[in-house]
Amino acid sequence: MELLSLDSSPLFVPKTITDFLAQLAATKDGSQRSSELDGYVKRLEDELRKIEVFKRELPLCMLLLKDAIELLKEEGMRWRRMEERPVVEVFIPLKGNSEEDGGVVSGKENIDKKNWMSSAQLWNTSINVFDYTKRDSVELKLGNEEDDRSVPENPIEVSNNRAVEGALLAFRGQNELSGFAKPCLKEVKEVSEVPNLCLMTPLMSEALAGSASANSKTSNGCKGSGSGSGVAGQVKLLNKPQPQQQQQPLRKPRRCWSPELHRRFVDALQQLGGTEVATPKQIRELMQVEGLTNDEVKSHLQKYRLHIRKLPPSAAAGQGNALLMSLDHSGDHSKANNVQSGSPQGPLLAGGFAKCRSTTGGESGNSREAEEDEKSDG
DNA sequence: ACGTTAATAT
DNA sequence: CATATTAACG
Repeated sequence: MELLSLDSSPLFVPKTITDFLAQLAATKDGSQRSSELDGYVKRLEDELRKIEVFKRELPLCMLLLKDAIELLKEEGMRWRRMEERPVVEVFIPLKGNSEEDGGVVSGKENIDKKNWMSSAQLWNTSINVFDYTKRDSVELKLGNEEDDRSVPENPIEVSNNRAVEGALLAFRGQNELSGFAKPCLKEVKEVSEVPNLCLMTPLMSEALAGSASANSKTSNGCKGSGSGSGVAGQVKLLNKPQPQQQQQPLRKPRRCWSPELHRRFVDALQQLGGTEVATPKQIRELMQVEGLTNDEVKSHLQKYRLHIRKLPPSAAAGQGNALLMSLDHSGDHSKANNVQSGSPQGPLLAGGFAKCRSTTGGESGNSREAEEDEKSDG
């Protein structure tokens, strides 16, 4: 009785579609029915909008919601058609018990109606959160086979997709790690065994920020650095909601050197005979990470060199002297010749340098594990 | 192409 | 401050 109407509007109790339809069927008043339906659809649409950002991670949710919305819409049409037997006037507003104006109905109700009438298309068209996807696809054409986007089961190839994939892992990966390589996805290993070099780009967070309704705290996967960024971001948003938009050229998402990626880098480095003799191009080719550019490697190498020159004492203590090696490289520029013969120091240093994971010195006393362990990275 | 440096962004 | 990217110079 009254209970029904009471519980439906003031405090919303989620119902299954079935229950809702049953309730709807029990509702005699046409206008009330339509408003209930309207409300329900609205909620669905709201939620759909909320998870739009995560549509890659929650494809099924998206599907279900869309499905439900469409179903309800059809149901609404059916009711309406049923109610207005005289089929002639198609545009009669459903609420028209009182019928303000026939033709030019102006008012929220009309708008509402239009709204739920066209809800389904709204989702497909009007949601433009993903301007980025365009960019993705543009950049993706480097190594793309089909589009992986539709296959969330196996989202993490190697690093084919510059942007999107890391989202799943974005939520756990923000710990400060000592030194150089702050891994984007620190605990990837635990999460999935797939060697995962995906770039956790700020795209995700940008998308989040862009979609207004986002919770804003998830932050990016690379380094949340929790405190500052979120606030700053919000402030920025408040100050200038719109101004920048597309600017000139959209910036390339910054490469995040995940532990895996860095490990490859180091491996390549050691195969090439050390930091000082390895050249960006060679490194990049050895790493076999598609999408990786010379410049990125170069930049990384630069930083790498700086760091190992800065704090060699600890690493050099054990064995020979990485310093010597790096210093006496004056004469011999034998580049891609041998790996082991000359100096294992480079690798050693390298190992120490990027002791991101594996809890430094846990099981593997060997700083350099398998050399030719170039795994199957397709 | 390679190594640096500086400017800039995150 | 640390990390990344980019442009520019040698």
